[in-house]
Amino acid sequence: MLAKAKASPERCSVNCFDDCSLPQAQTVARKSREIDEPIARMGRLVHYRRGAEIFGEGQPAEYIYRVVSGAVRTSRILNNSRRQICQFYLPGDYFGLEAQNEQPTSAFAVNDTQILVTNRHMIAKLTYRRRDLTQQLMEIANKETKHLQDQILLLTKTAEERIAWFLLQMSQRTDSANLVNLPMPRQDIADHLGLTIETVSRTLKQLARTGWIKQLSSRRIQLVKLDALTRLVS
Amino acid sequence: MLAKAKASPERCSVNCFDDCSLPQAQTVARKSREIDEPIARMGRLVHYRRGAEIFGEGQPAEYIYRVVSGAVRTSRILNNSRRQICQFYLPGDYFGLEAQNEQPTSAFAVNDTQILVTNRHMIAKLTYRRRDLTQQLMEIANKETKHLQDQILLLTKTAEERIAWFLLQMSQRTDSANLVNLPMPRQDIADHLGLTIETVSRTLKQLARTGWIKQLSSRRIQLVKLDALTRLVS
DNA sequence: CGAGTCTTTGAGGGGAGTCAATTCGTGTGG
DNA sequence: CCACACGAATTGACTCCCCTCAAAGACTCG
Repeated sequence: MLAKAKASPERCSVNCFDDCSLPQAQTVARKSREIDEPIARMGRLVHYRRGAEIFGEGQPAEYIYRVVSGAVRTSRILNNSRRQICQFYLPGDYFGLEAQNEQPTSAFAVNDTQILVTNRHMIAKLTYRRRDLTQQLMEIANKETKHLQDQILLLTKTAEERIAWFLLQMSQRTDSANLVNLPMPRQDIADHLGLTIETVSRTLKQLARTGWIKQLSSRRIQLVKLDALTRLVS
Repeated sequence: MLAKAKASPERCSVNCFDDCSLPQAQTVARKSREIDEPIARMGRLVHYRRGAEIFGEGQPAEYIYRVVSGAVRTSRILNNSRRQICQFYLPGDYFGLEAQNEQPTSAFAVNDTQILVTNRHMIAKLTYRRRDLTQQLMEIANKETKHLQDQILLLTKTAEERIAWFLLQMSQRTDSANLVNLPMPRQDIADHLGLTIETVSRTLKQLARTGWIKQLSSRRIQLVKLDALTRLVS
């Protein structure tokens, strides 16, 4: 099942960072503070409705993006109508940097999402004056590469290990310690981990049965035994 | 089964490009001729024995490498002693660029291999004088990223599709049209595609039975129906 | 020729996919 | 406020693809 590509990005020129008060936005942003300031000043805040397309596979890569609130998924479609979700981006995360000329993936808003959109030309101009920015942009790109390699390792593992890895990943990125809030539906998780929604569901139940997690609701999961989960993925 | 990390790189300071007469070396090199010349002049030709370690995971990334003859595999080890082969590099290919500070993978010589090794500082100096080099190095890195994404898509497919994809990939990279020469053993192929050697063997036989390929020997495979194979991976 | 490695082939089992039915959750309208 | 609708999520039964374990061939090199 593919998400509907209802392209209805509603643009607002006012910089309304009010709902960017999520903890993860602050922590992730903190790591790359140096480039935040200049890029943020140049960017424009755009609002995307749930399911809206931010950019499509093959489109020219004119902008770089930063999630302010909400969540974004990048994906690629296979011939057999299967979908691979490459990555989820949470508040504070940059995306769209890995592209040189045209986007290798499509990007959609998982929920109603606010995104800081900055023209690449502006970035390029800035890097001429400040050479250190190039280095930092490269680092973000390399972080992406590292993640891709981790994901490759992941896809050779069992369903239980994939789910555990995903939960730990999400918990680390939102630094709410033991409580994971999943902004995306099961289908998105399945397409990210190379599983089916049924297997995702069953595996979560299995982990809950062993007492390592607690399913507060379908989208809210408490990590009870972090050490056991960590040992599983190690 | 892990390959023995018999680190015995024998260095020769003479630039002996004699056995670099393979067709693929020339074609791949042609694509990036502009950076070949300067880098080649700065580099040093090093010989590695079959199975020798070129660099290890976590080691500082001081050099960039280019295969002159032979073949190289980069790999990562999982806790459960499983091995993921990230990529094979054939004559003309660059590797070791994606690393910023430390190598995310290990690199081994599949066969007796000659590699052009160039210090990163030298490259860095060069990029100061010629800005276009940065762009070209970025492009090589982005090509790596693209390949990683393709590999992720691959790992959600069936064994037959993975094998077909691998054969097509190898045939394209060696531009010997229909004849694929596999420099690596089955175990390496299996670890690259996330399969077992038995499944690799069985799937190859299956493809031969349908008449899409012909197994001239275990390492030499003729692609009979390119269109059918292409349709399989599409 | 024999030792070792690589590759093939076979039999059996398990983990995840497929198909189908039910339950849960949310929003809408009477 | 309840009834209903619709999608999301869960649960169950069954199937199949690939892995595991085991043994036999094929190839290389001393």
